[in-house]
Amino acid sequence: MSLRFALLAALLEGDASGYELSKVFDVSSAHFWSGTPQQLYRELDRLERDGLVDVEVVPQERRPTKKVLSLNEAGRAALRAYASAPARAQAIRSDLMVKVQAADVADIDDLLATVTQQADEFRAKLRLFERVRERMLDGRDEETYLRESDRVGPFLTLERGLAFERENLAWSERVIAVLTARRAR
Amino acid sequence: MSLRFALLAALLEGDASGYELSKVFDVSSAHFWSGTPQQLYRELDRLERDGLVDVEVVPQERRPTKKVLSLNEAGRAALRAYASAPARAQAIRSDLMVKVQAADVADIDDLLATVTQQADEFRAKLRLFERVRERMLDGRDEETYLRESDRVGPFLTLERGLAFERENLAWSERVIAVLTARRAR
DNA sequence: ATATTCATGTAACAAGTTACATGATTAG
DNA sequence: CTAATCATGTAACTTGTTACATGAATAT
Repeated sequence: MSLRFALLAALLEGDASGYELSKVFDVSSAHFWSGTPQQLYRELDRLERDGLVDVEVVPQERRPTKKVLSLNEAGRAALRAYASAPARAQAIRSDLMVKVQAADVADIDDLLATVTQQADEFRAKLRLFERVRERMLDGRDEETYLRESDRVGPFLTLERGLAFERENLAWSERVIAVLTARRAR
Repeated sequence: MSLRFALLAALLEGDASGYELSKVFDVSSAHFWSGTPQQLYRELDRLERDGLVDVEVVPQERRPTKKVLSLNEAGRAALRAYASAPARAQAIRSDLMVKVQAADVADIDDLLATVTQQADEFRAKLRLFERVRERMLDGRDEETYLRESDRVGPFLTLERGLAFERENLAWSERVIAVLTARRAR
């Protein structure tokens, strides 16, 4: 159910096509919710059907015609109601952690390769988020930004995303150190 | 697909009934994967059908009869293969973060109540994980434990769980501070 | 008395994934 | 010349959620 509101929340940042939204929600760049393009297109159809977004078909010169979505008053009201209602408990589901949980029966070299590769992804995501943060702050310091900006939501979630990737990276490096020491025994 | 291996990994810690596993995978106590009892029972049936676990029906005196599951050689081999294969990218999906992303259209008092309530849950989970950690270490320091224990997986994932809840809590408090300052304007 | 715990399950539904398709354009 | 990008979609499938049911035992 949250995908729908994640999409509406993304549209607060401005009108966007399904394709553009699919970039925002891509696993490799998402910082508060992710979904595949197929999931988005299905949900966007429903948002249109339910009258929560306005759709404008925009023909382009040397690109396929796109549908640009914008949040309308009904959508804004639905998002407001959702954001004001209690949150559900945070479900932890990490494929990498399941593998580490099973570290003691795994092939250590294979697992080390996996963790190393994931660490690279965490590093890339961290760098990406840091660049987005710089662009958001635009020279101002954090406190000035929070005082002056009319929107704090995207900044706050980005901070959480940054901390998450930093922890992922630090933990990966710890796992690598421990497994390497184990292998040596 | 990971639920299946999360269950097998949980069985590395010893035989367990579906009911006991449903406690381990409960959102409020899980630290690497979560699932509802209904999901587990369905998957446990499949694990049995696929011959990855042995099932012993244990009648009890003043309790309903239970099925105790144990990892067999086929299950151990399947888990080993899974743990040695590459991990899929970490998908971020947080209901709370979607709400904070939409903070600027939400009712601030309602959102503050939500974040405060979530902070309480993070605190409870943090305390729970800290107790589990103490029990695991059993007086030894971390390095001694990692050197002596025959299993490091559960300790490593617990460390990640602890860091995650610590970050959740710190971020919640930050969000509360920012939203409170906003409300005052 | 009432709620919670133990222990399992069925049924219906919603959400998420994977594979595939189209067809033009631009970057390496 | 091949791969990636733009832009959307269909179909089939797997996972995850919600609501409900059973029935005894114990805790408040």
